Amino acid sequence: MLAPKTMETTSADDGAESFGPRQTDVLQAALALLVEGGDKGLTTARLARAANCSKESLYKWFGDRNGLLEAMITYQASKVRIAALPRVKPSAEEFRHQLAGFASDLLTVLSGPTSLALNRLSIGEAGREGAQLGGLLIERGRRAIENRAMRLLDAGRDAGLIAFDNRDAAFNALYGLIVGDMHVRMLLGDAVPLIADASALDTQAARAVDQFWRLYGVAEETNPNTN
Amino acid sequence: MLAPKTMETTSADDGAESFGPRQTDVLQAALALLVEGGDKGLTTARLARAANCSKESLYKWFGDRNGLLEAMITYQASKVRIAALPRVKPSAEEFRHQLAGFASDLLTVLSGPTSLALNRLSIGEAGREGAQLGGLLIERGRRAIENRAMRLLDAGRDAGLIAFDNRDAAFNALYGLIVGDMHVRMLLGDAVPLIADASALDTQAARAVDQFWRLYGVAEETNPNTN
DNA sequence: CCAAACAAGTACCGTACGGTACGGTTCGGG
DNA sequence: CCCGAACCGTACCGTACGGTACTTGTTTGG
Repeated sequence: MLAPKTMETTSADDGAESFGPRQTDVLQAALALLVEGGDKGLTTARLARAANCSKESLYKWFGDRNGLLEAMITYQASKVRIAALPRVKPSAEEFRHQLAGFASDLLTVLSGPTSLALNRLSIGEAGREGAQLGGLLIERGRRAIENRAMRLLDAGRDAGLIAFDNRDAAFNALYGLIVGDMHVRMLLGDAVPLIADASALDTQAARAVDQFWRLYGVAEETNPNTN
Repeated sequence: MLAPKTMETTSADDGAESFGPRQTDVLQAALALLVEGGDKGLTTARLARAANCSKESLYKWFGDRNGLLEAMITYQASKVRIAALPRVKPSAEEFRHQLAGFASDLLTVLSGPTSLALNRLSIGEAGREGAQLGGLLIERGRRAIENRAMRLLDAGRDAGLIAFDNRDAAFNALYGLIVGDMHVRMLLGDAVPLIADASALDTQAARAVDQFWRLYGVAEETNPNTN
């Protein structure tokens, strides 16, 4: 620490912080090591060997092991950018389809090995003093999901398809119905059957969307819910 | 490893495995260290100093660092045993009250510092080969929650208050509506406002129960849901 | 009253990690 | 052709951890 700090590849405030191709390869190798062996599997020596680079270069590029971990989170988050909404005023079927797509994407992302590994890393490091990885993961990963969901909810309300007073509560219900406790179970290493194959995953997504629709949908036979 | 293995305090299969008072104190100190400093804060030397015992005794009692961690999980799980159901055929209000109590208890337990620390520990160790802590935590911790919820659901159905085809799906919805993504956020170190004080927690619990009731409740004006 | 078990405290050992330093090599620009 | 920058590979250093051994009380049962 307290190195000369060229501050060009490790600047944390730069949103569009893009790594060179060499650093990208190194980050990819680091993610592979992390997925395979967890936190303790990712050592600087192993990474240098796996990525065919020197430890000195690692410290020059990322400054610190923590800087490397932060770069991994940022890099991975930049790789799974979620697509924006296609339209602004969807029909009921379109909207339900968008909800189902969101649910399916969410489950797919959360169950991905890289996402699980990074979440395990950040969670394992949380609870201490340093502990900025968790905040970074929330900011870079969860933020995108929340934004997409919020835009989705707004679009549905603007189209008169759903109704809610508390948008955060609606998001919480949508997220909870989709994910349940499967995320934590997967983080703990449990093999969740609903995530194993794509068909079960889509079934779970469809049921969650159906339940959310019953809670917040504005239909003709039921009263407009205001929760 | 491969010590003489007296196998009386570290036997993993014994469900009623109870530690002596000395071991209990040690486990309490270990939990305190874990809560304070996370995984890396709990070292054998520090624990020995904090608990006024010798490292040798630690290894004699728990065999191994992993054995100590397993004992901590088992001990903590035995301390937060959840109360059983008071009745078998509740009225509607009683049942809703029981649901609210379950929701409140669930949020209280999950947001507890010891629970968070143990979950962080198990999650951080998951993804490797050894990795039996996650399974142990699921078995000792989540199992109890799931059992209570399942008995609750069965009681509600037997009383004609709720209806469901897929009990696992109903549990997933109940759990998801109550917890949402707050557990993972707390595990990541985020300060979740809905958990900060008891009133916000109860509000969240009440809304979740309300939503669950709208999904699965058998009321007079709405159709009996069969999802 | 004594011996055997038990446990605290400390010292110790091997290892593995984060981080640094250095020599050799490649490569692009002048 | 040369120079300097970047970088690989490796060796090295200090530290901190898990686990073991040993010494000194202290309890306890016969």
